[in-house]
Amino acid sequence: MGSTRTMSDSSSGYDPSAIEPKWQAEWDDAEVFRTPDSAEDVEYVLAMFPYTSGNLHMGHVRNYTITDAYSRYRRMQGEDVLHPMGWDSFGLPAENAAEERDTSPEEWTRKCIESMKAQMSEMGFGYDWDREVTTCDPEYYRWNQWLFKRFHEEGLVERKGSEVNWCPSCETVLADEQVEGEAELCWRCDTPVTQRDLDQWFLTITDYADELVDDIDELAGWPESVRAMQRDWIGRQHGARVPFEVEGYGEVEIFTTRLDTIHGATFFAVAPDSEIAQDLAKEDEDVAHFVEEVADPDGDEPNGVATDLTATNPATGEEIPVFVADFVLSDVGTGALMAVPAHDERDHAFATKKDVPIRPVIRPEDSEDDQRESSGQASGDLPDVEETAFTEDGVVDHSEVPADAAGTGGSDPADYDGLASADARSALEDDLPGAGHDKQYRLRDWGISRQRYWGTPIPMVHCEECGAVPVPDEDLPVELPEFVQTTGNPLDEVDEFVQTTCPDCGGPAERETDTMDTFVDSSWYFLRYTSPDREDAPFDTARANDWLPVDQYVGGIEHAVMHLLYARFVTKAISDLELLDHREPFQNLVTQGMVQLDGEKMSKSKGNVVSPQNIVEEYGADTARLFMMQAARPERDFDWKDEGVESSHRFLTRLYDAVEAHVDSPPAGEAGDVTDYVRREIDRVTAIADESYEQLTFTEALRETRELLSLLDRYAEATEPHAETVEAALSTIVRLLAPVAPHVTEELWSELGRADDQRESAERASGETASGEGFVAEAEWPTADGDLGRHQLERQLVEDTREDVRQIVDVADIEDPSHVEIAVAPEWKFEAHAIAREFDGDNLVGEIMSDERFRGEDGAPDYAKDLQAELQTLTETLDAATEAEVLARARWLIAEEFDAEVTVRAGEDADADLVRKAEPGRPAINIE
RNA sequence: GCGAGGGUAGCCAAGCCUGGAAACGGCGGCGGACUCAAGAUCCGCUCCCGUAGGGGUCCAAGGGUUCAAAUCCCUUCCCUCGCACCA
Repeated sequence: MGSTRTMSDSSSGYDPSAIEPKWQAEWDDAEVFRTPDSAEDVEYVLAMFPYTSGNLHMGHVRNYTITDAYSRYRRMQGEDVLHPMGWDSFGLPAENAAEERDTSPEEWTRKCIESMKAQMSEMGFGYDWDREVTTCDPEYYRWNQWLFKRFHEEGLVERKGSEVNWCPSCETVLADEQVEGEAELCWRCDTPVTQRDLDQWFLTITDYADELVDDIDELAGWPESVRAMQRDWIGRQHGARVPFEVEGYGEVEIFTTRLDTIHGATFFAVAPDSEIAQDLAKEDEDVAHFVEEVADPDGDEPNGVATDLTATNPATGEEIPVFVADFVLSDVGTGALMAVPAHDERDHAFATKKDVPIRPVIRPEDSEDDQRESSGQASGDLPDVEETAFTEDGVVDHSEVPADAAGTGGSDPADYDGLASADARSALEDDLPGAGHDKQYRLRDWGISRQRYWGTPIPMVHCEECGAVPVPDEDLPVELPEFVQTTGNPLDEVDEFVQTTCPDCGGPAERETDTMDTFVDSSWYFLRYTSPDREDAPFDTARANDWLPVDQYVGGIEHAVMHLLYARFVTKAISDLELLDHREPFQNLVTQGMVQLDGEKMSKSKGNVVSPQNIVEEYGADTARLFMMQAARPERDFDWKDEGVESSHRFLTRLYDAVEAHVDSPPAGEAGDVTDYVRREIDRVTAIADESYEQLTFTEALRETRELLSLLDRYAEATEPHAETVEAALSTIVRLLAPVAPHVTEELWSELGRADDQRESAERASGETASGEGFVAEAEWPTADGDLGRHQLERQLVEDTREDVRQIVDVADIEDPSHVEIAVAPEWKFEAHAIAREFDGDNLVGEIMSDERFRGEDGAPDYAKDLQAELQTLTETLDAATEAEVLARARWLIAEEFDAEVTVRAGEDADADLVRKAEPGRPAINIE
């Protein structure tokens, strides 16, 4: 930050460093943010809890300001709000830090929590700290273990030996979700991931794959991008499973999504690590060479080798060659596939390379638009697949399937001719022997074993006699032993931990030394907040049923797949344990955008980090919060700008000074037109601000409070203001701003209260909420008189009229206007306008002129013709009397601006020549 | 390649769902008020033309629907993110 502190006017008494700690302590003492267990139907507002790195960065501050502002808003509306916070406190970085600093992960983590908690308090975030949840506490992680056991009982836990992702730097395995990009880098440390074969514990999330993908449709409160990412990740595909007879190997099943193309399947392929390929490699040198030397599953080119085998295409009865090919992956589908070069790009490339026949069996769908287009192929013909495959759905056409291929496969290929692809698929599924509908998923089971110390011990014991045996519930939690420095997994080094007895047979046994992926911790923490102290259950079912789902969840997009998918899965699994009625944890989700500097992500390595602590010291937490909420709506990225921060700070200073000045020496003016205008404006601002908070956008609300404060300046310039009106305006601004800038508004609220007390209560406008009663954090949210649409019409009329006056003065080059006369259109024009808006016949002029209300009016036929011409474009207007009132209230604005006398007349009272030009929404103007 | 989200005046950015104002707001720029002056604050202007509120052109490009399009539909181009030899 700059070294010159010119921001705060030295004459201002606004001193965040004094105000902010004071109110933080007051809130604390008064337990403003506590949510009693007895609260019903709470509004659950939640930010993703932080990993305990020791420092809040700007991303955190933004995230937590959003939920804090929203929950404060809800609280002011009288809702019971649950806004808890906790610590995602297990994980490898704590072990690394412990190593570097010669301490233990536990000690390090506790320090981090302490420091982050202090930083959160400094920011003024209002959390119910009675509900704090810390995942590295045995009181928390025992429930990870307990849930693991319940899942185990339900068959949701498996121990599988498998090839797993291994990060050599973190010395642990990673879930598929934690390996990023084509380069396969560790999500934490960007080290290239290698493969290892290990026995691992898995949660069978795939059991819920269908429900997880189907329920995405119901998550209407989630961003489309996150929903799409989850769908992609689960990657469900509908298709068919079909057995092919392979000589010597019996039936080998393939999976295909394009069963309609089966008559064009001209070869068969198996993965290099398939049983068949491994088997053949023993005999066949070519195959062995390919499998050992050539096969490159990561390469771009499809490679393969012919075998001596053939497979029988069950649709045509043909014998087709079998290849071992590296583009066939053993963990996708069944690890074997039928290849249709005519209708699949990759199969086409391979067939061309290996000189396998390419036979089209699908033609483009007949459609009038298509007739001559689509690369010159007339519809009704099979596509030219010499150069490239035709991969779209179309219509089955078996005219090129050799006649002699038919017969052995059962039905006649011609039977399917003319069917649309989708229909052919279901028909073939029914007809082909052994075939059936099948689904495939990209989603794999969730490997949760980590060979690290700082995590939840997996509550299993390995007994030579009994195998893997769960630790009995009464022995939970299995607590972590003291940390030892070592390479590899520290738990393996602690004999007292490892050596145990088998719960089943009592014989010697060894504890499982793997700990759980930390995503297990965060997959249910939002449930624990409902009853963090329960010692007999992970959470209180009745309360969780009442309080869940989370109404508004806010966090980073980086959790779009992992955390959010795991949490959804665990919620469903817990629901099936009958511990919870809900099956989805988060109703509305906002993924907040990044805080950037010059369009770049802030990062330590780039050295472009703006530290929240510095900003708080320099400007105060309120300024930082206000700037962030004002700069952009939550889901968008935005640039950190010093100018913007300063501008926010100046605004708070001005507001502070305005309130102080008002309280010290209230103005003594009487109410009048100007006052009426200001009063109306208070309602308008309130209506707009409320909408903005409701939509969680904030920006409009904050802008309106700025404008209202400016208006008070103009008010004071125009006339001696009416004290209560000024106070109402200030009270409104303070309350509308309170969710975002809670400290300064708290201070000002109590100042306004002081002013209120000085006055006789009888003087107070009736129905007005008294300022300064209690905390602004608990004050009543302002409500607007009149609906938003009406307010906007009024504001529009004033803006348009002022604009017109300016234009006339400018265009007509009027030197020094002395008198501005404004004439509202006469009553009858408003009536005619209203008729026209409703009118749906042909002859509006006739309709109007036959109405005797208009017959005698000056200019009625012309106006009727005008209306007829604009018939379609007429929008709602105010009525004549309201228009006159609104303009009368706004008169002073024009008078101030041009230093001229301004009169506003109803149409009936104004000069006839002038009034002729007036229309509803557009008064006539004469300037002299 | 597939999927999602975008492209709005010098810059940032609202509006688009629910069609009807040259298009909110901020920054920057210009002019004015206040001031000894600077800063802060306030007012106005900031696509082009215009001596009474007018006219022209405009929301990536092109087409379409409509009385009317930044807004709805189609095509193309560009950007960002996610997935990707997935059968």
